[in-house]
Amino acid sequence: MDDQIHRDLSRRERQIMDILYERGASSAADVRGLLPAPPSYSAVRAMLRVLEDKGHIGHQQDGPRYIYRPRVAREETRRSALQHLVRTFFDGSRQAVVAALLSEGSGDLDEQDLDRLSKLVKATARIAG
Amino acid sequence: MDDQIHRDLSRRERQIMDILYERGASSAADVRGLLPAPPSYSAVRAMLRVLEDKGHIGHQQDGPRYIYRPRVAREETRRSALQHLVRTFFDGSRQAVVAALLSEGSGDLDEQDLDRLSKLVKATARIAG
DNA sequence: GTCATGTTGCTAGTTTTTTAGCACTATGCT
DNA sequence: AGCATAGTGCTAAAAAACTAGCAACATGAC
Repeated sequence: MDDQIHRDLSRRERQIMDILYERGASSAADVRGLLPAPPSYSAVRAMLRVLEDKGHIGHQQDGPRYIYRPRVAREETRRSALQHLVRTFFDGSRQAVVAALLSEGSGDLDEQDLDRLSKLVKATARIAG
Repeated sequence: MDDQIHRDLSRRERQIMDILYERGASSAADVRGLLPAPPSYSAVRAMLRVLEDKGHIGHQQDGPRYIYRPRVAREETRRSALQHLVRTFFDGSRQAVVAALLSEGSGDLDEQDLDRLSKLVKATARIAG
């Protein structure tokens, strides 16, 4: 129902969630190191506490420190993030997204990658057809 | 360099920018109608003014009212949005994104769409190869 | 054991965001 | 003209976000 977790986060909260989703799990110091224009260490910890209160993240103890990680599985969040992106920037066209992905500096996609993609499309076609 | 406009926006600002990017251009009333838990009309206008001050949007007069639109081209913003998504949720793998796009309820991709995609991949392969 | 280091918990403060309200102008209808 | 409606500009205030600092505790090196 109310997915779009991302949508209702404050600026810093969103930045932090992105870091946690990118890295999977991190200490407060890690997070701080990756934040743009990093605030004080205390500030970061305070924000992590808030995020935990809101239920967005959880922590586990690792020796003396806390390791934070998102409570909603990455697969779940990324689905809605992707949906949102498609709708906002690509008029809801998934094809257009694929086109953009292929076009933009496809330097790091070698022949094998493209072959795999091709197979993927074919496989989907079989199912759909 | 410092693209990532999105990253530094406040909660409401981001929501508004998303609306403007999705719809292309909108009046204050339109925007308000699409905001989650819409604030007062005045509030929306104030935020649009702030966004304009910051240079993120511009307006043109349409009869008695203002029509706002993003100042950075959609194509430009969506590129960085896509990059960010790929990095944050897909470990930088564009292939994984394509896979996700194809898999998730591919109901609205008919055979023709898939065929087009297939051609797209092949075309890219020719260039890369 | 002692000290330096790195961590958490908390509290208080500033700054930014977010909001509403009021005065004014333009438009269109009767 | 007179009135209702729908805009804008501006100001001030409430709410939320953001930040720093300090006390306390744990760990590891010496």
